[in-house]
Amino acid sequence: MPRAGLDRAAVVAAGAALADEVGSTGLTMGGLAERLGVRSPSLYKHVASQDDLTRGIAALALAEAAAAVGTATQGRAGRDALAAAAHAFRDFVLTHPGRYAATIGVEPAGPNDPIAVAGLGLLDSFTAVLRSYAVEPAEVDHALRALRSFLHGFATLQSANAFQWSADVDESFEWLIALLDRGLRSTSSTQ
Amino acid sequence: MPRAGLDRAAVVAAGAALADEVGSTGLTMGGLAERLGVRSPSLYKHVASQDDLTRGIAALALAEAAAAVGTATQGRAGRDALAAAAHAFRDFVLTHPGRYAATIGVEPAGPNDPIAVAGLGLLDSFTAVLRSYAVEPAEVDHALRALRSFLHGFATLQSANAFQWSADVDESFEWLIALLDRGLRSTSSTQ
DNA sequence: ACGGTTGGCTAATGGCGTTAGGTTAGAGCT
DNA sequence: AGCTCTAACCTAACGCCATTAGCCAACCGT
Repeated sequence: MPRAGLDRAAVVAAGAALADEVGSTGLTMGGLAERLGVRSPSLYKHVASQDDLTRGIAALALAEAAAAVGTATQGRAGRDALAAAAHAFRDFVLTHPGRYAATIGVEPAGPNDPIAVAGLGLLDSFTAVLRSYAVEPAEVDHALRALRSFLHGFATLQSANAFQWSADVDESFEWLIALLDRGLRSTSSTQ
Repeated sequence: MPRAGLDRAAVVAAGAALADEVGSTGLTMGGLAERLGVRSPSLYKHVASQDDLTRGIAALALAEAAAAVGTATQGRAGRDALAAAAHAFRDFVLTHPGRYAATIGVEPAGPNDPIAVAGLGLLDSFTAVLRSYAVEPAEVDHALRALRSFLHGFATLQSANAFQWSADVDESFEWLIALLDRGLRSTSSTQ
């Protein structure tokens, strides 16, 4: 009988793909094993536990999101960069909902945890967007959190079908980007 | 042997309280039964399934959030109302994380589903905030979604400890409110 | 007092994550 | 080519969880 020849990266990648299909809560060790042509206990040679698998998926998703946002904003500045980043992030969440869902609720175990470094990478991608706005250094952290909250909130809610009412969702997203752009352009103007 | 004397409301309320303690994913029928001094199969006399329990918790949480936001904004207008609503919402999510987590991922089964009506109630509370801003009627839906995205995103991320870096989180929240206030005050000013 | 409803129970099923322990494929060396 | 040893895979089994079936006792109205 030939071997499947798996390693941790392959298992995590397949888990991420499966999570995107069946949802992060629907991801099961048995289902993933079947998908890989293997019995579920075999997965434990590559992954310590289901939680460990989820952490791997989360790190992968954060790195992918950071890359998507990073490349989307290259060569752009100001509102262009903001819009590109916002769209890249939302598209990533909508096309990879299971992956992204794995990132919420995981806590990095330390500064060297792949989750922590991938998270910082995503942060860097957003920081690059802010660089072309004249945000006070003392306010960069606040702006970063605002940006992250906006995008995370919108993408998550849309992905969960929480916007079921009349208006066009894409239009709302553009409106939200305009709101952010206005707000970032005039920081520290209100007490 | 005396009876526990439960009903659906008591089970749902206890489930919400337990979810706040152990997290929405840590909520188990066995754990809830033990908490109520009952065996797990007994819960099925009051609740159809764990999913049904979660839906009940979600409806409760949405109604409570709507009430919290609604009462916080009474007698206030403009930025005062916005800040009060934002704080009330975030406080609710932070003090009742399990409850609130139950609301994401549930889809109302129809227009009469308690989840749907509670969701509309929360929406109404936010709409009241917007009333004191001069938002174009055509843009109210967009503003509503932006507000909801902001608050959901920030509260969820803070609740998940996603803001671990230096700056003070409360300060960031104030900054975010200021950003929203500015943005809402000057709608349709940018193309 | 009594009869039905209703809320609790025990027992059992099936699916899940996970562990223990055995077996063999296949890489690497001689 | 043959030998060896690592590690990738397996089966068997445990415990936890949600859920169902079916029984019994407590309360409510008459």
